[in-house]
Amino acid sequence: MSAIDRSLVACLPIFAECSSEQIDDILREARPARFEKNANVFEQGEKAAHFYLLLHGRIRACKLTPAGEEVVIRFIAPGEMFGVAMAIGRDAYPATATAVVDSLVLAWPNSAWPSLLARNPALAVNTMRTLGARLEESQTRVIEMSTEAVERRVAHAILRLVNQAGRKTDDGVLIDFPISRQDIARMTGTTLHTVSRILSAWQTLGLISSGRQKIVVREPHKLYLLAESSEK
Amino acid sequence: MSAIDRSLVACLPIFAECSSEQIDDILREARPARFEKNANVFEQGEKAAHFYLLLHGRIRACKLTPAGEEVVIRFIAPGEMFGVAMAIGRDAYPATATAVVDSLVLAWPNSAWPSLLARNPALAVNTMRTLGARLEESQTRVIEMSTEAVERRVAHAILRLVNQAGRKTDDGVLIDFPISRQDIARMTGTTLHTVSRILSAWQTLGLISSGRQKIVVREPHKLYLLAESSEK
DNA sequence: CCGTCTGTTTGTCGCAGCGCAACTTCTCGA
DNA sequence: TCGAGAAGTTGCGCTGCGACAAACAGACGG
Repeated sequence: MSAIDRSLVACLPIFAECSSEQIDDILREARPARFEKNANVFEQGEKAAHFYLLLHGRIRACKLTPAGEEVVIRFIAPGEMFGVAMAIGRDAYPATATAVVDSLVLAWPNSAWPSLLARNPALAVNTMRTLGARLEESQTRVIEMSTEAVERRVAHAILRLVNQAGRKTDDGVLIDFPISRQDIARMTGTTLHTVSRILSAWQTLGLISSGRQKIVVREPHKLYLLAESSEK
Repeated sequence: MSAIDRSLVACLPIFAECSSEQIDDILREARPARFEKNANVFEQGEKAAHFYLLLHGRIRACKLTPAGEEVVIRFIAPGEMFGVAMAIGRDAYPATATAVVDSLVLAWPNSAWPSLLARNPALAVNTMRTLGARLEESQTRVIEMSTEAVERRVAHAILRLVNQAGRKTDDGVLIDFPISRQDIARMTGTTLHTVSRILSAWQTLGLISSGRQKIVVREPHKLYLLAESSEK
């Protein structure tokens, strides 16, 4: 692990309140691993052997329904922990994690978790916060799915992606990893047909411009209005 | 707090791995409080001052959307912690908690949380498990909302209620607290009209029998088949 | 014992969005 | 350079579910 990564990791929220020595102590037990685009870091149902921190790249967490449909739970950004089955008392991964671009992760063996926790009480506090944040996000999605129309849900999903992975360009804000209409459909509980229609309409209106696996939001503010206001 | 409550609390999962002395130590800082039917324990957005353990009764956790609609997040059973905003680093309650029957709770001041955690490392582990379980439940709901038709969602919701609050009677399994069609609609993201139609149909088929704020599941197995099988 | 209120039932109607299918376009590997 | 497959677009018909409306029943207070 390079010195650059080292100092980058030190300021992550998950390590807040940990001393420099503690962080070194924690990192010593981890090993880096590389996953190329479209490779799975782990699969749903697989026995959990490691937990992970994403250093570079982007990971998609997906769940398979009993009927065989896939639902996108979230996209993981650099700096986030994932695959923390151990922390929540599971012995299998509850979802499949797939690299959507070439990615670099740190992997800890599950067996390291209890001792890390014992030596770093702040880690427990920070992990609870992370879980709490994810719980809130998930509940927000339940509420959206319950009460909002498809077009709004798509708008919210895209704004969330912009917040998480937006990169300014001269045209607007680019979502900085390859994402298909199918992905957005699986995030919003609709079909790729409907997403395609909606995005086409927005493109005509000049709100966005999009291509194959690529979305640029030209007018984030207008999209926000669309997502929030009650008018049609 | 009575001796009966005392021994009841001692075997809760949230206190797993805590010694008897530790539990006494934890309980010493809590105070009991009573809430009568339809009273709010706390409201969404209110500054969080306490966290709670439900001893007896039933609490409904509800979220209000920006548009003013209510969504039922979950029903809290005796033995569950709730209002743990402090643990996840929030300073306001993210939902409204309402007693659906006369209820008895234990309340800790928020200020007690850090020291409790410091003195009882197992509490952190158990809290993470609880949060993890809620996260999975919430994600399951997202998946259901994304992929399943209304009738199935209602079936799942009722089966969940049966698991959580079912009481055997000679007619079948009674959901042991007053619950309206409106509540079920707010759990499944539909309207009370649709819920009413579905329950009426099930009643005709003999799957359930229901009345005002009351549901008895006569044929849990058949309802389960309805919820899981792919056929209509 | 009666009036009122809340929760429930039932019917009709319209439309959003899904399934299906055909077609186009882009990408990538051989 | 070309072919195959993946990703996206678009039209059409059908239906499930929400909106609105109206009546009904059980609970509760006076």
